[in-house]
Amino acid sequence: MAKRVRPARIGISDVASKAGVSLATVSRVMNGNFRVDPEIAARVREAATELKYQPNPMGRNLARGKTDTIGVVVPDLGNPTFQGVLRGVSRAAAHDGYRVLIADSSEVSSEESILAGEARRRCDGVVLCAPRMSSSELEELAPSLHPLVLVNRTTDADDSPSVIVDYGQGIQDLAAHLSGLGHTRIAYVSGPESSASNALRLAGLEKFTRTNPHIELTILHSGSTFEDGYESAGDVVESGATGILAFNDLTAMGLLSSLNELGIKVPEDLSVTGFDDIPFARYTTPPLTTAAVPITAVGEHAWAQMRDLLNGTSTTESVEVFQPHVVSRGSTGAPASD
Amino acid sequence: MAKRVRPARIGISDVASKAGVSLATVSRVMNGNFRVDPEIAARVREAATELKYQPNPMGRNLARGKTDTIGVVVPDLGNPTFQGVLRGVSRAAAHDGYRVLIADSSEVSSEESILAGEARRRCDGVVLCAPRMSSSELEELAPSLHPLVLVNRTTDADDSPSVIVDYGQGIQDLAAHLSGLGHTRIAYVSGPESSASNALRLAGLEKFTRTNPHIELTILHSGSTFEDGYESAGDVVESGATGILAFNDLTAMGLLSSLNELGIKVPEDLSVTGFDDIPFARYTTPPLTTAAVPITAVGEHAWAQMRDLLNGTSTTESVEVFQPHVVSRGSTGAPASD
DNA sequence: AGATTTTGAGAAAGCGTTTTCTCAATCCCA
DNA sequence: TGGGATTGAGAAAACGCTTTCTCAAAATCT
Repeated sequence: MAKRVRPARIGISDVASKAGVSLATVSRVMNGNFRVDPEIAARVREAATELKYQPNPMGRNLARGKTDTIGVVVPDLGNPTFQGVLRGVSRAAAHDGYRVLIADSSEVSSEESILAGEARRRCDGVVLCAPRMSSSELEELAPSLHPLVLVNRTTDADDSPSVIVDYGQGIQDLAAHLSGLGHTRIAYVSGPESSASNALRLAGLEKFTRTNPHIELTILHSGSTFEDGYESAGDVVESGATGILAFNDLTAMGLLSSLNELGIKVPEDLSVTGFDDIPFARYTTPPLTTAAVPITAVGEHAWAQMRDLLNGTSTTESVEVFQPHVVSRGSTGAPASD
Repeated sequence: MAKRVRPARIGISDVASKAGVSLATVSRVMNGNFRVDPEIAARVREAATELKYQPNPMGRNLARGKTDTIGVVVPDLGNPTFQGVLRGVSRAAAHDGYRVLIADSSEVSSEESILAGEARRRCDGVVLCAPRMSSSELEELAPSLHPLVLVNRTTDADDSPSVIVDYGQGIQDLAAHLSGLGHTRIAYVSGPESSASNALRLAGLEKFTRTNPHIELTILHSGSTFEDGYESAGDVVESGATGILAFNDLTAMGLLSSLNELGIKVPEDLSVTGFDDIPFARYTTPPLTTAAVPITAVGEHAWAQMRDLLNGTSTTESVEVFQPHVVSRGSTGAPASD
């Protein structure tokens, strides 16, 4: 049998011999980090393009000890928030010649640490979105993930930078919006117990009620999905509140949907707010009043932090905070004057 | 100065010396592909866990010539369709121990080929979503991307498998739905000229009008985004059609939004359909009648094809086609009987 | 013109694994 | 019990690059 001609990925040595120089020289002109005679450089480049030489990233990675790739771990690729973060990171990173590896834990948070660790080993760093991970687990995990940037989390046991959204302030603004419209009985349809950003919202609300003692606040328990919102309608109605702060846009939309089926008018009977301003928040019926979060910017800044970390140009331990701003739309109005 | 203790990533050789065996043996027990004395294996494993040894993927990749990673190239990470594909691929791949590298061309299709090539070099294969790439460019590119699976594209110059959605049939079903409601003047707000799936829709409609000669079809030109839909309202009204087939849900929503502002009632004055059934299609006002596309399933099957390709278990050149099914919601109804 | 510095390219040593290739030890059966 | 088969582990050769290390040639200085 004829010896099978090897699949012929052309390598650096092919270019070297074609150009009549050594491997080292080819590498040098390809990476341009050392002075090399212009004429020889030209010859090498010509040989390279002629052979359509493309350096093999695996060899490069191993030799340089880096991959030009960062990992982004998210709990749910179906969630608009994480999609936004991912998009922001991916585009910003691409702009600097880096690629993004996805690690979607699909909400099984027990896998999150393992997934993150694996991503870290394959990449030069990781951007971690793990809103449900316990603080202790995070503290334990973080050091092994350096360089690491946290999204919507902070931890003081580790000096990794964070980029976070001020959910506490945002929910206060929303509550103030409702209060400003005349609502005094307000209910918060809270998110998952273990959610860090939910805790932030609760803290914000506590602050709000402290400074606005006339407000009667009820805390209802729910989750973070459309369905959770849908199912919370009963509790919401029962609460007697006229202004409803939903955990996020998804739950708000679920709630809206359910209220509509129950014949309860928004905003005439009940005012409802969301949180995040996901792309479709403006198209609900009625359009959703919400606190807009510039989520892709969060992703972009997460990359900026990562870049600084990788370049060693990182400023001292930084946490960047984004302020949501309330967008008043049709789902809120003055309470019924009964 | 004290010799800086090397950052001490522990490697296979550390395990080897700790267990008193050779590198080769450690590798063998870690990969379990060769018989090795149980007692020695135990010793190695113990040493490994004790040192928390984690094989370095770069070394592995180079030695094995594979990365356990596939690239997914999409034109726009902000588009729900590609998000869905990405999610499907990512989850299915993760299930088989593969990771996904994102390549978002951000709609600059001139970069698409380069991006795809780069992704291919870094990964074991690529899933390509490139609805706007010209056939000739695709044909030229495809061979260099093997193993490759195409999403919503086919090419006969290359034997790569495809998983596609039957947009032609879907739009016909939608047209039939409108026709069934009594509409005879129908307008299609078409997508980007260069879009392959738009061409499919056009072909489907042509077939539809051939078999339904009494239907008066107008083709309007638009694009694929919400804004495109919004801006098409004028043309739509001018067309005199009573049933509007929008390119996709996004444009349908934009159209809906604009029509609402113009005081045109849907579905009383105009019936509107979308395409895709993105997660929010059911929450528009009125809820959008559309052709549902099981988009994450498309992604999952794209992975399945890729897996077969990688395993060499690929059945002969296959193209898997998914049928959309129309979901009738509130945005369509009988035409006004003027 | 001889001594000294610069410049530039080749040789070779990694990078951390996997995978032959080898060969000693054990096993099996006549 | 001796010779051929197995079995199992170590040595060493890839994998495809980057980056020292070295050293000859060219350039600069006295």
